[in-house]
Amino acid sequence: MSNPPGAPRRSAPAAPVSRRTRPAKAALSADALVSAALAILDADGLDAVTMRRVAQALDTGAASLYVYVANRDELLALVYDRVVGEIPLPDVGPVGAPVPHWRARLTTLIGDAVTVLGGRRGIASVALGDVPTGPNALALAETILGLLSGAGIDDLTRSFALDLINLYITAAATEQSAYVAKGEQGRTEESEVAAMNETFARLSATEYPHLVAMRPTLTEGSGDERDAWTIEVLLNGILTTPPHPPRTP
Amino acid sequence: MSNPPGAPRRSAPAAPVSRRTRPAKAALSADALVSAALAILDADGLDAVTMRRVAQALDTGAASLYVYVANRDELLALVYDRVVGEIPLPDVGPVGAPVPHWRARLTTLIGDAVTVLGGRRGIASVALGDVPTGPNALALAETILGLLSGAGIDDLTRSFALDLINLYITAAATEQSAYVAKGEQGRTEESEVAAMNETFARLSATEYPHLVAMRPTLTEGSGDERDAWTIEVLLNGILTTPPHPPRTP
DNA sequence: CATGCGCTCCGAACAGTGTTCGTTACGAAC
DNA sequence: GTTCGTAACGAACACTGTTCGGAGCGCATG
Repeated sequence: MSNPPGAPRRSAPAAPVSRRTRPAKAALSADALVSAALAILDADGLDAVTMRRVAQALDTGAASLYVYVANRDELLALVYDRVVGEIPLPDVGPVGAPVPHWRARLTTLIGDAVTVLGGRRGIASVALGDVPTGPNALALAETILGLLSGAGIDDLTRSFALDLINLYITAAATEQSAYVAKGEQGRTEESEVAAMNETFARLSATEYPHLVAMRPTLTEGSGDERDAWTIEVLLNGILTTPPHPPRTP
Repeated sequence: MSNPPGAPRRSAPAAPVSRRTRPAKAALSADALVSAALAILDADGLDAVTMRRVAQALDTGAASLYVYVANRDELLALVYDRVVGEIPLPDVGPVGAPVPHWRARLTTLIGDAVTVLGGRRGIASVALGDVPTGPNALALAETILGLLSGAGIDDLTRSFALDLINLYITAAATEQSAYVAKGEQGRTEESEVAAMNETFARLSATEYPHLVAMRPTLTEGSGDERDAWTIEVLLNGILTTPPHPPRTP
């Protein structure tokens, strides 16, 4: 009983002893959990990131994970922040200084954020509920604020704009990764578009005249074109809309 | 044991006739499932809408639901469309005709949509993945297109704008209902704001200068003010942004 | 009238899920 | 050499969505 050779388990550098006879294994840590979870996320999507599966990847039991993480949501929040850390951030100069090309840089940043978060199979959806406060998410917010300061808009507008940009990034990434997930289930983008076209073809022209008339247009334009236009819309809108639109002080 | 007076269930244990001794019970139907699910949604949130719980509310077994609905996702899609049906739609005139006050009406419509969907404890999140094609969702899209046609913008822009508005409605409603859910768990809005303030208070001013400097501003403005500003931003942006921004044809 | 067919109904079971309990074993302090 | 905090889990709990197969009803056909 003291030294069965098969199935080495955790933490027993000294080989002879006892139940944990793992020979050499990285110690568990929150970071290790996040890495394991991220690998599973990339391989099989958000739903596959279960406590048991993460534990299995680390060659341990699910109960062990709760030493490093309060629950699954907390683990996912950590994974989210790790992914946010992969978004390339431009460096913005010191606080008061003018920021050259702030608009082009902000446009790129928003696009990159959507691409990075949208590529990771549903992780963006964990940020829709609660405002993320991980270090990387904060750094992203800081950078957005820095770029916005280059536009010379007031603080309140910047605060509102930050929220709006975050909302857009999260929502667009969520939508995009849902698309990707469907694609991996065999449905290609063309078949998806075709199915949508069929749905609209069946519509009564008297009940939905606009939708029917616009059927060809509704599927026009690539996803990238739509995204680029949307970001332009947000920035143009932000630049031309003062807070408190009804009453002017 | 053969005939306890209380709690008549389906499938009489000992009543004279056969197994189904339902005395007087509305026949099952997809609509009945949706109503039951909606009641549970309002009472206990999206996670509480389980097949067993819906079945229990209808005094039947979970397996019976699958006669009317392919799976839980389909049921939730039906619930979603029912809720969308509660959004008051302005009536837009005939197709070619000018639409008076289109902007004010569109503003109201978007706000109403967010309010209705956001009030329903997480149901908005089911629409983030797939484009909803229920009759009420189509009617909403049709109305939005009708109002947008009042602005005299081209078809492609209208198509992009429809997507953007839908994205905003869904994301904003999801976020709002997440807030509401937290509120019901004892956390008030003030305590939430206070917690956020504390988080920001702890931040290093050298690492996050903008965030620290803007701390008072970040929690300023009511939710309604922010929402109203955001809708203005979207409309202003839509009106001033042509498709294909880089190259001009 | 009898027979059979199709449909609804639903108990039981399957393969999972997140999380908790209680026990075990280890490394370090005393 | 003994104690002790804590990491590590095996097992269990209370659930989940979904499937299977049998049971029973009503209706059209023979």
